[in-house]
Amino acid sequence: MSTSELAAAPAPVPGLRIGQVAKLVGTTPRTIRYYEEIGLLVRRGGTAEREAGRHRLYAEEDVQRLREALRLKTLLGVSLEELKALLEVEEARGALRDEWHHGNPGAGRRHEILEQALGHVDQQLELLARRRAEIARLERELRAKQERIRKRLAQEA
Amino acid sequence: MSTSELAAAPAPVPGLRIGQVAKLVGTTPRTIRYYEEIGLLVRRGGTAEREAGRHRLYAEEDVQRLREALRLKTLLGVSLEELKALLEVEEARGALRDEWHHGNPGAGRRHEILEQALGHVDQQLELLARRRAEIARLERELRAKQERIRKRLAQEA
DNA sequence: CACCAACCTGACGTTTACGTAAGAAACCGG
DNA sequence: CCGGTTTCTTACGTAAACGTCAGGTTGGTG
Repeated sequence: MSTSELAAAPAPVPGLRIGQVAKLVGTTPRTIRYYEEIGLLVRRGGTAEREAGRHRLYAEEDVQRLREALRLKTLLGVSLEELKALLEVEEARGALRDEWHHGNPGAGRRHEILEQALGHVDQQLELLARRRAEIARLERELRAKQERIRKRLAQEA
Repeated sequence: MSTSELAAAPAPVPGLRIGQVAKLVGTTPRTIRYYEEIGLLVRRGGTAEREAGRHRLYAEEDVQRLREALRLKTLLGVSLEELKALLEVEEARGALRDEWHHGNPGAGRRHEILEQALGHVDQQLELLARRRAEIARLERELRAKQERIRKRLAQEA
């Protein structure tokens, strides 16, 4: 199952090394290794699972995942542990997709996993919405403050 | 200048102690003391500056300031050091107001400080706006994801 | 093939943001 | 004045999230 992909993508050469990835996403190699260490990122090493000692290799897809992760982290202000939980949902979706494309999905199970994924996404959206509302409120307050200062300045001149 | 306030507020009895304040804002006494320790909060102790050993006393105003601070911290995801910088702007505004109400503002200086305060508020607003935009974008992406899952589910039935 | 930068694997160090514990002093109700 | 709670100061402890250093390996280049 590794020699033929039956009319899929032409294997986009996973040529990025950890230093490059770090620069691309604006972090450090150490951080990436750390994330891998705590199980936040899946161990990568090219197509296969990498044998100890070899350089880690990443595909564009991996870079994108990492970017997403970092964004979630800073935007939601969650700990790496919580972030891990959030990402595991994504992983589940990924696993599902694999199961999906690779043949027999298992009718009932398919529905179940979809429902679950939907629930988690909903949950994430709720979190985001709440945070956005709080930010908006704070923004309004700041704008009011800004207005007051402006009026004072106008009265000055 | 302490016995008469010339027709000001009737001194709203600053009766809150640290434990009460902590509960009100949803944190712990230790945290409040720590914030004070690193110079993030001004030392309070009633009307005067408190002599060592006495219990700290806070007014409603202080509680409000602390709430603001905590909100800024979690919403902007800044470090306490950065938060301190943000709050020092507020302090400057407070100092200005004191100068203002207590008599001779100093015409030119007034303008200068106002301009500066305005600049800082603008800066904070920019920060918030940027963050809100990022959150909005992430939210859109998640919503798209949600849609995709929903469609899959619909195709199922 | 020789080289040198980039990477690897431990392992220990560091910073931030508090938690926790101890002994003493302050506050409040009776 | 007295006892029980709350707070004070000081100091050490800690979890999270990496930074940094050492000694060895890998991998692309001339």
